[in-house]
Formats: sequence, C-alpha cells, structure tokens
Amino acid sequence: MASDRTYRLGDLQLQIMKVLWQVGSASVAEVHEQLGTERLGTERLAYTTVATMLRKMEDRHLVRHRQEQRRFIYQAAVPAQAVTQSMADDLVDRLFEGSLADTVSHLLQTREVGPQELDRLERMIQERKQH
Amino acid sequence: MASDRTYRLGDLQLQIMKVLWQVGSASVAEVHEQLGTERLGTERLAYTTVATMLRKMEDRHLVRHRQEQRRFIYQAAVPAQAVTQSMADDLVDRLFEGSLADTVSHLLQTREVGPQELDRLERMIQERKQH
DNA sequence: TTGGTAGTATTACCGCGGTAGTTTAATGTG
DNA sequence: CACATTAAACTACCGCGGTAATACTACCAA
Repeated sequence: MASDRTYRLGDLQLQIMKVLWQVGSASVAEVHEQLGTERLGTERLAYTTVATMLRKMEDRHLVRHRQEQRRFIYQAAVPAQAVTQSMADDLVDRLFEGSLADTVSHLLQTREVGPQELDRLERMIQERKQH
Repeated sequence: MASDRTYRLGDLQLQIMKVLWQVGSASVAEVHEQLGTERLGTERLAYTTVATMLRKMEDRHLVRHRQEQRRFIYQAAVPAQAVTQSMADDLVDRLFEGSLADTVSHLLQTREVGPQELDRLERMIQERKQH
C-alpha cells in the first residue's frame, strides 16, 4: 500500500470529499450545489470558496480534476475507506491510547443508544468472534 | 450545564490536558518535564513552547493558573469527560453522521481486535442492555 | 460584433495550532 | 554586591483550514 497517509480533514474538506465519493465526479458548480443542500444551518458558501478549497485539496492530493470544455471535473483521489479509517484511528489513538474497547465503552456510556442499536452491536461482535 | 462547548484540541493541547488531568496541577516546568517523557518519537519541546501554549490555552479557558512565588501553577479548567466526549461525538457526527453503530462497525472491521477485547465489548453491551 | 455569462486564476485575510527566540524581571548564590 | 539562574512576557513565524473578492478569459447570444 503505497501512500497510507494520515488524513485529518477539516469540516469543509470532509463534506466535499463526501460529495465526491457519492457522485463520483462533479464540476465545481455541482459540488457547490450539493453542499448548499447538505450544509444545513450554515450560510451558503460562495462559489469561489468551493473552487478555492478544491484547488487546495488537489495540491494535497485529496482530489484530482480533468477538464471538460471550460469546466473542471473533480473526483476523489483517495478512497473513503482510507480517510475514514485514518481519522477514526487517529482519534482512538489520541483520546483512548489506541484502545478500541475504551473507545466503545466511552461511546456507550455517553450517548443515547436504542435497543435495536444494541442488538445490532451485539450481532456485530458475535460475527467478529467467528472471524 | 452552563458551557458544554465543543472542543477540538490539537495534539499538543490534548497532551497538556492529559498531564494536568493526571497530576491535578503543575508548573510549566513540570508539564514540560512530563511531556518530555510522554512524547516518544518526537523532539523535546522548548520550555517556552509549553509556556506559550499554556498561555494560549488559558485564553481559551481550557486551563487556569494561580501564582506561587514566581511560578505559575496551572490546572485544567475543563473536565476530561467534557473534552473526550465532545471530541468523540464530533468525530462520530462528522464521519458517521452520528451513528454509534456505524462507528463501532467501522472500528471492528478495520482494526485488530483480540478475543479478550471482544469479550469485554460483549460484556459492556450486555450491561448496557439492562440499563 | 459586442456584451453578458460562466468559469478559472490570483490574491488576500483571519484564526489557530505549533514552535521558539529574545527580552525583562525576580531570585538565589558565591 | 555581582553574577547566574529561573521564570514570565513579548514577539515572531509557519502552515493550514476556511472564506471570499477581484481579475481575467473564453464562450454564447442578441
């Protein structure tokens, strides 16, 4: 695995990545559009904000683009899996010294958990047991 | 609960908080000392780096200090619980749209989990079931 | 052909985490 | 008392996420 880097994305960057992961590839306008519908509770971003961020993200090899006529079509350059895992691992390391059990324990104790969610968790663990 | 803010601490800040949570209160020199033994793999920080960061953290009400003779004695101004929960929740929200089950699922699938850890997880869920 | 429009490029600014050098002030020591 | 040590104050700088205005340019339509 060539570049299993450590990712630590900001809010906007992560939201942009999620859009790209979902739609595959999109123009700046399309990303901007998507963000507008997704970012509830926040002011609509300026078009150039999204464009600028995409360019910065390309510098850091998070996305790449091809050109179609005048438009840039962006797509993710790193898989969701890699980013999600990296960020999750990072937090587990930082907060719980790498202990998964401590992490889950904390989550269970501090969050509302419905019974059906508990069932699902239980099943996941069973499954994992007979790896 | 008056100020249940959202915390997003950087590496150094979190490490400093951990020291303070552990020892209760400490002078700059003591924090610096502790960090030196804790931060493996990293160059020893300058004394002033720690002092500066502590001052910045006090501005943001993460720590406070009292004076003893010439020295500043710092202590945490926010409980570990609040910070840990806030940061964990933040990640669950950002990466997994708030779903605890999705979070745990991801963690289980991407990390090494020993059998004793699985047992512990299982017990935790059982316990949580009879709330 | 010319003016609007759609896009990109350029530039700028703020806040903050992180890192540290330099300066100043107090205190201890020979 | 003079000098060294200790500690805080001040200043500075970098990178980066986030945000956006402005400038430039190609293209389309009346």
